[in-house]
Amino acid sequence: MHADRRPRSVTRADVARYAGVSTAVVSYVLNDGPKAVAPLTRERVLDAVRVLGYRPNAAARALSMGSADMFGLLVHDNRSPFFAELCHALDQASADNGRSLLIVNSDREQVATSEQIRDLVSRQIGGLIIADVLTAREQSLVEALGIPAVVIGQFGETDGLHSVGVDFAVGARGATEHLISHGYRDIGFAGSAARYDERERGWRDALSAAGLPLGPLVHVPFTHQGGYDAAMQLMRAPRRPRAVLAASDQIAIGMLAAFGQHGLRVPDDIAIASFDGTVAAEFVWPRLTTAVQPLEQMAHATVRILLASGDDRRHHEFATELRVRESCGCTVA
Amino acid sequence: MHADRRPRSVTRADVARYAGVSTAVVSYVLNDGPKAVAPLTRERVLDAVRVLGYRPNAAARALSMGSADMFGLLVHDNRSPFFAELCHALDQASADNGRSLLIVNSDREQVATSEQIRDLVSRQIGGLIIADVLTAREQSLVEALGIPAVVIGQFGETDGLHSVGVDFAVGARGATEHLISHGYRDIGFAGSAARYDERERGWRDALSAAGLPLGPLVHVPFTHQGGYDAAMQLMRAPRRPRAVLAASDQIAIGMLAAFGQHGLRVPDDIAIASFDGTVAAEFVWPRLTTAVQPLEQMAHATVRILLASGDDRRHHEFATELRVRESCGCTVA
DNA sequence: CTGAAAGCGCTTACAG
DNA sequence: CTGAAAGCGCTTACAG
Repeated sequence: MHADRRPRSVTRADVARYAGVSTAVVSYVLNDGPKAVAPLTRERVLDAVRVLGYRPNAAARALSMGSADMFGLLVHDNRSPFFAELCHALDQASADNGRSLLIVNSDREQVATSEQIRDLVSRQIGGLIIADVLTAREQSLVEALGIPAVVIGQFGETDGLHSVGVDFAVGARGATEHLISHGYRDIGFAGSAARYDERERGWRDALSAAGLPLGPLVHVPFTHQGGYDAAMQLMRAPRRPRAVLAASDQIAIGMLAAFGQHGLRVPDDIAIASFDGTVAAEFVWPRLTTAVQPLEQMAHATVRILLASGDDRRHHEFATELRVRESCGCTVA
Repeated sequence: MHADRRPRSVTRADVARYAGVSTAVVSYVLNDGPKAVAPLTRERVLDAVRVLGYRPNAAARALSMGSADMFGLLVHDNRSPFFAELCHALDQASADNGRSLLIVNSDREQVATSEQIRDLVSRQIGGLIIADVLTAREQSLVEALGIPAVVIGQFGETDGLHSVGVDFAVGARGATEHLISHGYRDIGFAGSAARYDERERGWRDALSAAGLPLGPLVHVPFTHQGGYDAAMQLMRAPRRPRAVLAASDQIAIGMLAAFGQHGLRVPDDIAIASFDGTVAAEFVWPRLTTAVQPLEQMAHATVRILLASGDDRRHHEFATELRVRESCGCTVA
């Protein structure tokens, strides 16, 4: 029955024989170079490829070229909605350029991220995409490996590496200003404890520019549970803010769950604005007003950088766009 | 500055030279075979590997062995929460076995899925994981390619291929019975229009076993928007059901948004139970009562099958576990 | 227990 | 414009 599975596949030699040319010529036409090929010869080769159903062996190609047509993607956790959408956008952008994505989650215990990076490199990836925060050691490892790399979705510049991201401070400031425009005077912030979160800065800037006092500040992980905990802290606080800026949709959604559970109405009792613009933000009630990150553009920029691997530019910054819905208190058609 | 990027990496020949052995011996110790190596020689080799920081070139290995240490994962859309969690579990399970995951989304226009499968195979993947519904043509392509493959997360058996999944009918029936136990008599179903959805059958079975009439049935895509639309249809129907079984958490969450927007209270006006057990189901309000799929176990089974690639067993079925929360009307601590 | 050598399927200088 | 041949870095039968 299953006698001869995995039929020996057709190789470039088969194609050459069928077309009556050398194997080199087959390469020349398939790669459009480095040598020119006579139009008729070219046709013969293409025909042979079609007839035989030939597909180049990517491993052989990678060995020969010293680089595979794959990008490695290091992400902390592909399940969190924003990163899931980012992975999707990167997959599309990579595929548009004939590359595949080798995705690795770095949220494992027992396995050092630097080991994962080395592993990716040993697989001859043509570029590394980092959707994660690296330690200084890990970052210098990447630099030492000399592989094209770009950090995506993190804060500002990552010296030594290319980076693609959004202007967090401006985006957060805009969202906060929108909350202020609703007349809220007491506006809190729920975000990560990262030493330096530009969203937090944007929130601060907006408040001080408006002459408002800083609302309550709570630091939690970037998860649904984090958002839930943040809401609990805000509800227990002596003075509950009238509005909150959440550093991510996921945090906002966790907050929504906690507020709902405790009978607090959004936006009537407490308004929310958030960051990211994930799909889930649209399918909660009230729907989230959120600063949307232009994922497609960011993904394409990332791939472009990897393919060019020039050394000129470093940080590629995009603007967020505030998507106004009901959680802030607006009424939307 | 960046004079000599991408330093020529150390090869097996360097290790052999340093250890004073042949390159074959280096392979023997690194692969634990196929030949035995004297303990002392072995130590010398391991030492050389350590000192030189040697990593085998995966492309060379793949070319030589005819198979790379990678699995291909074909998923319809890695963003949808259930599949995002599935990808994560598969990544972990693969990594536990030294494999990487090449993830490909099949939801692209302009690109045929069969092309994506061929591409994956040309990259010498050691196995194909299919988290998607294939057409008959695509399926026979996979069989013809003779590559170990397993279909995960779909309905029942996929003849000709290994498959791993959950008992959808029993899970849906259990969830429906739970709704019935709340005293609801009019119970609808929101699921996909797939010719044959065993969840729909489970729902039917539970109702007829209880002597209840079939509640309203609505067919929508497996998305948040689909759930939203389903809820709209149910609300517009002449007779609104007292409860609904949603075929996925995502559908349930979309419904929750629609009900919230239209002032319907869950579970007081309409109760909900769903399917999957994703994290998001826990961070909505009310929290979703849902039939949980054992993702970790399913992922490990999948990888085990791929590694064994035996021809004996076909469909590997797991049981769901009903997670009771508030959306059905229960009161939870 | 160890090694010399062929082979995996590509790419690309080098000749013609 | 085309081809013969070396080389990429592994694995593994085959000798010893």
